[in-house]
Amino acid sequence: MIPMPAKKKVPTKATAPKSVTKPAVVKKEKEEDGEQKSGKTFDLLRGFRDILSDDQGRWNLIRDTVRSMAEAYSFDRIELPILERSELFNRTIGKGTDIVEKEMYTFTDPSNRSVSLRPEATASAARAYISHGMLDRPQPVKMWYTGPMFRHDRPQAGRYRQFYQAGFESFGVNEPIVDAQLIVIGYQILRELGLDVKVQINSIGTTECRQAYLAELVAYFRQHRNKLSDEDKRRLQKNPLRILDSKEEVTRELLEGAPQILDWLDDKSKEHFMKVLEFLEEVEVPFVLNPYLVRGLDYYTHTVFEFVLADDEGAKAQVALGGGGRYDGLVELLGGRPETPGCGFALGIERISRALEAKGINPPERPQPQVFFAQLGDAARRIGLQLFEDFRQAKIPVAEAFGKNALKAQLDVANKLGVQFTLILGQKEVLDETIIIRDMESGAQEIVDVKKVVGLVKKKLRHEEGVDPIMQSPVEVA
RNA sequence: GUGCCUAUGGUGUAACGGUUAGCACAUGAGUUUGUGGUACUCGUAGCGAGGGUUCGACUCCCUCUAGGCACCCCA
Repeated sequence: MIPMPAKKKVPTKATAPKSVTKPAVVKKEKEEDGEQKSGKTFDLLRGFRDILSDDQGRWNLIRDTVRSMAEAYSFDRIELPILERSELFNRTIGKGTDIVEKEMYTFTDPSNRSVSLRPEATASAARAYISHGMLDRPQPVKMWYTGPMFRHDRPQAGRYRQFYQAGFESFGVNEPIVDAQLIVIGYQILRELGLDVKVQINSIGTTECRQAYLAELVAYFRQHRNKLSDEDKRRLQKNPLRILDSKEEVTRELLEGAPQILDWLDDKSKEHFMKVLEFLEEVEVPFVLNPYLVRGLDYYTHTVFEFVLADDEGAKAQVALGGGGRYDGLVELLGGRPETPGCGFALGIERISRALEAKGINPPERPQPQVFFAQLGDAARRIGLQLFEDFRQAKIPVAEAFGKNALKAQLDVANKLGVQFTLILGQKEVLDETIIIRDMESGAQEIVDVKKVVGLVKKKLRHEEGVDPIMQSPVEVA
């Protein structure tokens, strides 16, 4: 960088002709362009945010846990595109759902095609299953993914327009044990993270028995139509299943006398569901049968479930940390082989991170350096640059403060960082090919051969810690 | 998408229809030459944006934007 002169006042040209109208015109044009005025900072789009290092420790923890669980259960990683044809989501999630109707980022791309930012990834996973002929692989085909999803919803705590999910999908097998295993995986991920969760579970059967049930449910509420709120009347019209999780007092009372979906399941569905529950009991996953649990996507069949914080259970506004279910019609709906079963779930990373934060779980983003490098003069900097590389290869993180020149200021930073050792390299040391190792706690210094410093520091660190903390591999990002 | 609440330097905050908008933390430079934790000095940096009411607005009103909460919905 070329050093810039300190702020200088630009001499005002007294003779400069005053132009009153011109700047105003320029400004106007800019505004019409929809650009932010120069000099103004850019605001984030509503519901979008930067995830800073404060959160990265938790995010890493979550991603690492997800990844190791995925590997332990032999799920294969899949990267799915963020943009898909709109039709993919319209067909699967359902045209009448809020997600498709008002929350999707849908636009026409330059080739005049309607595309959408994915609001979730299950549909994409099913699409991938079909388009790569995965039905010719041994079933089930198990995959997992993580990445951003987009929904134009009104932002709220734990709810953003760009949010991250980690999901697991299993295609090709309709055994209840598949459902159970997925639930176990989700449950164990959350548990391993230190969260006390319960599984809310229900079965909504096949499309056929659900239709029969819905007719009955609507008929029941029709009798009490005058007691219902406008909102619930609307639901009765549009999506009667949703009336089950109405928060309206009257409706909740009415629900007690309402027909229950479990009574309308056909024998096979019932048996499937009972087996899932039995498996869960067997592995001691705490679950609550919630006959009012329905989920917002049309493709679900049979088992549906959500992971809810246990201490949230009584709370009115309990947020699910994740949820999922079986979707036996999904592959067929997308033109794949008829009757291909599938089951999966997704976890909301922000919500989990929030829950961890509430519990005071906040691991550091990366191991804090125990060594600081202080430099004096250009010659020292040149050698220092190489030294950093030597330490890096020895897997010892080293901090610095290149913005400071005074040794005093550098030691100040070292102190604030809480490092154990500071390496001091000045002009004198450069000439002697030595370097000073300063023990920050005792203040003791020794002058050592610069060529041996890496080994010496390594030894010292080992000695201090007993175990070797620096050999830990850096935290992997999923 | 609906309703309610909120908005002051990077962070947390104070005040007032008229003051150089105060404080703390953080940050930068320094308290003589190459040695940290304390102390001191000085500096950088703010009324979310745009309109109105008013002699005068950070303060009152409106709109927008953003955040929070509830609803809707959902991860």
